[in-house]
Amino acid sequence: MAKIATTVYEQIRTAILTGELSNSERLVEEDLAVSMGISRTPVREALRRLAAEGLVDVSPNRGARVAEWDVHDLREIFDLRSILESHACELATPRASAAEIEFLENVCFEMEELAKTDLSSETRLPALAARNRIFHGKIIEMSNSTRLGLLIETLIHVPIVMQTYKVYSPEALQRSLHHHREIVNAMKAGDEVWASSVMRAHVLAAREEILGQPDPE
Amino acid sequence: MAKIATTVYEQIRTAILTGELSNSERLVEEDLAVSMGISRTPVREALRRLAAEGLVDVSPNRGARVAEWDVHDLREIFDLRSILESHACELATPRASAAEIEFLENVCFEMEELAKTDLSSETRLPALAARNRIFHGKIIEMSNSTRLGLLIETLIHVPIVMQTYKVYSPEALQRSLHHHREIVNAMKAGDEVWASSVMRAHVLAAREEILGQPDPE
DNA sequence: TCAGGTGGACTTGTATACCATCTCGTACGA
DNA sequence: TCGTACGAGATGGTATACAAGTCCACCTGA
Repeated sequence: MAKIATTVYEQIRTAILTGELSNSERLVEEDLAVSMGISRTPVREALRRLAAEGLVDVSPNRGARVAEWDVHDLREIFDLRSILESHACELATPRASAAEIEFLENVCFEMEELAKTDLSSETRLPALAARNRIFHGKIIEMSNSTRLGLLIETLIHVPIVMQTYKVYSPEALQRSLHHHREIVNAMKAGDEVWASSVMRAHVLAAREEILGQPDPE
Repeated sequence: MAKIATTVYEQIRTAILTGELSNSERLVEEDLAVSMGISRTPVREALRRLAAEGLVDVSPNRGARVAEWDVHDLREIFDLRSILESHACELATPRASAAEIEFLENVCFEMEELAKTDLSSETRLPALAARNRIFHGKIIEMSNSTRLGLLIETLIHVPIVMQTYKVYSPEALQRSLHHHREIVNAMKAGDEVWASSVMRAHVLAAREEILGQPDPE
């Protein structure tokens, strides 16, 4: 049997990421357990893991709640992503094989084709978002730094970051796809400064698209 | 009573960090529980928390072991620290108050005095290491980015990183202290580029001091 | 009427018992 | 002699029972 705790973890996680569980909603161990037909023990373990990732807040003897994020949190996340993902580009560029470059080019092509189609956003946006994750994930994998990957992973799982494309204007989407192409071109040229600079711009542009102008503090 | 699980967590954690538990040593839940006179439940929770932080490795049905790190891991950690801590400097510089600058200068002074003394290393090195952590921690706190702090925290707890000064030569120690002074001076001057550059150099110098020349891969 | 205390319901934290699974050794057969 | 299969012992995972802490509402007394 696959570990129940892991299953529970994934269920709650996706429930949070899809917005099924609203912000700061209470997560009572007993309720979750009976609703899934299991005991509290695996639920506890799942909640602890989610707490370690920052997806839920737990107070001693007071239970767990869905964590909430404000604009300041999101700004922090995008800033850090811009630094870490551009570093991943820097590491990946000198290591990139021809096959890996080709893989990235394929993803670019698929996304460009998707962007041209006129499908309803219900099917187009998830497909774009999925390939976007593949693109970024591949570069992180190519960087060959497990810890860098782990750090970025802990930053990504905030809902709004996962669903970036939902709020993109057509122009922003085009710019994003051009960035992807440019990153691959820079990697093909073996220019890690170029590649990492584009990646940094890419993430920072996403930040502004989502958050608007920098908050005056 | 303070949560038993937390107590257990801290005990195991310090045991690992001080080297009391040797590398890849098995951590049997039952043994730990009876040796502390408690049940397995809080031990389990403590081990999961440590696993989430990367201090122990758990394999399904095979138990938990103290995690081990090789040179490549340490290189990754110092590289990431150099990036993240320099970013902390960049954020902290424009926010630094006069009181905070003075606090950092005090820490510098204390470390310089400690370095002059002839105390046995048993008392001098821990005192230096403690103040070093305070210095770096203060700058991270000043950066006002909780997530940045969390990311750095997850990188720090590898024993050898904690005990940096143990392997320092007198020259390296002097250079390290000079770096600290220079960082504070740069922050006082409000020059975040200068400050972050020194911090980056500071961490990378530590990397080379500890790991020697870059591995040829 | 309001302040403070008290009781109870609810929830988390801990202990224990039970079950599933893995590991490793031994014996049997090819 | 080597390989495989079976089984005993140990270990991790799950469920349930119980203890302890928190929060809220109600009640009492000034």
